[in-house]
Amino acid sequence: MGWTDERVELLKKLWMEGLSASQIAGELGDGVTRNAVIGKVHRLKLSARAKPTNTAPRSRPAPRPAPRRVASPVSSGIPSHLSQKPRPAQTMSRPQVMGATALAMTPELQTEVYVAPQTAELFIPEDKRLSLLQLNEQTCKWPIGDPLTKDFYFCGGHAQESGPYCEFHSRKAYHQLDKKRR
DNA sequence: CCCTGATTCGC
DNA sequence: GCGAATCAGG
Repeated sequence: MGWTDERVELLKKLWMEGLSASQIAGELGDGVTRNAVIGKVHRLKLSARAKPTNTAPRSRPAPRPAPRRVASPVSSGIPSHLSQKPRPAQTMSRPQVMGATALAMTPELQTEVYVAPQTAELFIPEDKRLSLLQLNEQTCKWPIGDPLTKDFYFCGGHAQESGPYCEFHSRKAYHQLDKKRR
């Protein structure tokens, strides 16, 4: 669907109200992506939507090495397990709250049987712990304990396809790297 | 990882 | 004009 006057007006309204591009895309629905919204916003010259003071000098982006895209229709010899995940077109679930994120705790957890999530997830039963030699492609290689003592072992959980760690430790490692990067 | 807006350029 | 891909940042 194209940009009808109606849709453009709704776009303007929501944009000026401060909604994010993806939120607006969700409101417009019908296959509209956040990129489409942002692109339209720029063409409408609506970019600046709240600048009380001063004009932040848009930093010129570094010279771009011509991205170039458009995949050739010819079959790429890429193995299926390396190809991209097919995204369900326009299934944008956006349950996140942006302003204030309130922690919704269930009553049960609040009252009695509450166990700290971290402790619970980090604990690995003895019979699941692995020594170095027990590791293989499918075992989480997250080290635990002091390598110099014998209570050193590896997580041993089921490793993800995307990395050497289980889901829990993979996320942990990535978050750390992301923050230290740049 | 999730997300945000900004930009470029083939279409 | 459109918007995917990309960049840059939170």
